[in-house]
Amino acid sequence: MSEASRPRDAFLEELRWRGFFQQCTDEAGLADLLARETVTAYIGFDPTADSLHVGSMLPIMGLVHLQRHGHKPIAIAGGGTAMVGDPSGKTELRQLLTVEQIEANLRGIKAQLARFVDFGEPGLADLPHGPVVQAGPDNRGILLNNADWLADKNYIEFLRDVGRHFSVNQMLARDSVKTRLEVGLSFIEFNYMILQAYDFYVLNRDHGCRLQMGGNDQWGNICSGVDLCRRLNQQEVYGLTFPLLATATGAKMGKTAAGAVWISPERTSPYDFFQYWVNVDDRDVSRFLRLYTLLDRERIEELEALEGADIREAKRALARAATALVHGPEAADAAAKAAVALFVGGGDESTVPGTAIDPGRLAGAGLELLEALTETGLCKSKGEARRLVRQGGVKVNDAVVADETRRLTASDVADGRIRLQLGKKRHHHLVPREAP
RNA sequence: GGGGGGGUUCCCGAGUGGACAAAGGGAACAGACUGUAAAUCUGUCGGCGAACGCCUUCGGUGGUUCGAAUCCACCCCCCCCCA
Repeated sequence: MSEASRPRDAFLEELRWRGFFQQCTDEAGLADLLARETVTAYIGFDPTADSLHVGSMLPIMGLVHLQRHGHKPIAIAGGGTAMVGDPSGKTELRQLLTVEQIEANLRGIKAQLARFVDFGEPGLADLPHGPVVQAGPDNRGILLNNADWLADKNYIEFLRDVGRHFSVNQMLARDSVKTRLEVGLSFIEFNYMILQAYDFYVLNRDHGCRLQMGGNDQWGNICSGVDLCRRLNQQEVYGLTFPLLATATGAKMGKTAAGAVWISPERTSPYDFFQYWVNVDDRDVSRFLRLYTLLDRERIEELEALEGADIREAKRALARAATALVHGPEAADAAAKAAVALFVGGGDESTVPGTAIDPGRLAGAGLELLEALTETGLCKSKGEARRLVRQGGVKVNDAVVADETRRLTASDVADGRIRLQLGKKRHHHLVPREAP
């Protein structure tokens, strides 16, 4: 990319106005570097599950912006470091994963990352739409597993080559360690920052990586890596962190009562994903528009100007854009339509989450409603389902159910489905279908 | 290795022989109010059951007792101090 088309710190500027910028090891130095050349930067992702969730979307978007500005992203799936467990931001010892779990998780995560970043490998992504960024030949992304260079490391050798550059005094002073000192920190976790620093060193050495980004809880680990690169490679490298997000009510980003909001459509349906964004707190809309969509600044500011009930329009735009990023524009449209159908009335409800049931169970006396509610996972137990009914929180085909012994029969089926509603906004369809 | 303090229901945290499915708070859920928001108010918040009730739970395993989250023994785990 030519000098002219790369304003001095367009990337940093975008991170700043969008709210990605928390702190940087050397802002001026990094800005100069970004202006001079195509910079290779990396972010690590923990394969703690087979899918990423909304919480990981922030760093992912960091890579997206990086690549959009012509720089080269590296995503590390931490197959090696996951063996150890990062103590940062955790209050207690993390459960160690087995090698098999980690490998299975890596496969899922890699495919998801490829939805966002162009790794130049067409077969990689499992998404219907392409990566949201199109890269040129010099800034295609790289996807690596740090197990490749960590797994076979010899302990003694590692201690001598890498360990001697670490000061325990300094490690103890890191916030990530300090906060854990009171509740306990195992030696294996204590080592995590060394491994992460080593990642940075390897990436710098082998891929010319000059920047590591991550959540602010990674600051200590990132600084360790910057130091290590300086010592071992005599290279000036940089670190930049994103803020740790909480919602306006103080909850962790991307968590709902039902658990995390996942990127995988199997774990969180596109409809539920869309609803997550529609239901965010008013106070979060502006930040989220900036962080989780690629809408341009002008459009976002327009949406931010909305007040009162009109904020819902901004939420819909947010939901539409975020869902389109993760599940593709078609899925986003379908989810939006389903939402209109359910909350406004009329229209296409086909993407409302549903469960197939054997039509035979609706014959005769039919199926107990309470049972249907637990079987579909809408309620954890029949007790909970019963409670809901007693409180007037259950509707079948838009009619409040007063009778907790209510049974569902074939006569409840309309348009090929029985429509269940819990509370004001949880919708689910029961679809009679022969089991295969 | 020695001494001290702990492990309670989703989380925090009371409870030290029966009235305990276990105070209180938070989270969560439902209802009212609203804008599929927030705040507020009300209710619910282990499982089964229409209900009387029954069953499972207080780190683990045994024991004492008519009866144990509460007492005893051993074990596991965590924190602090000393070595």
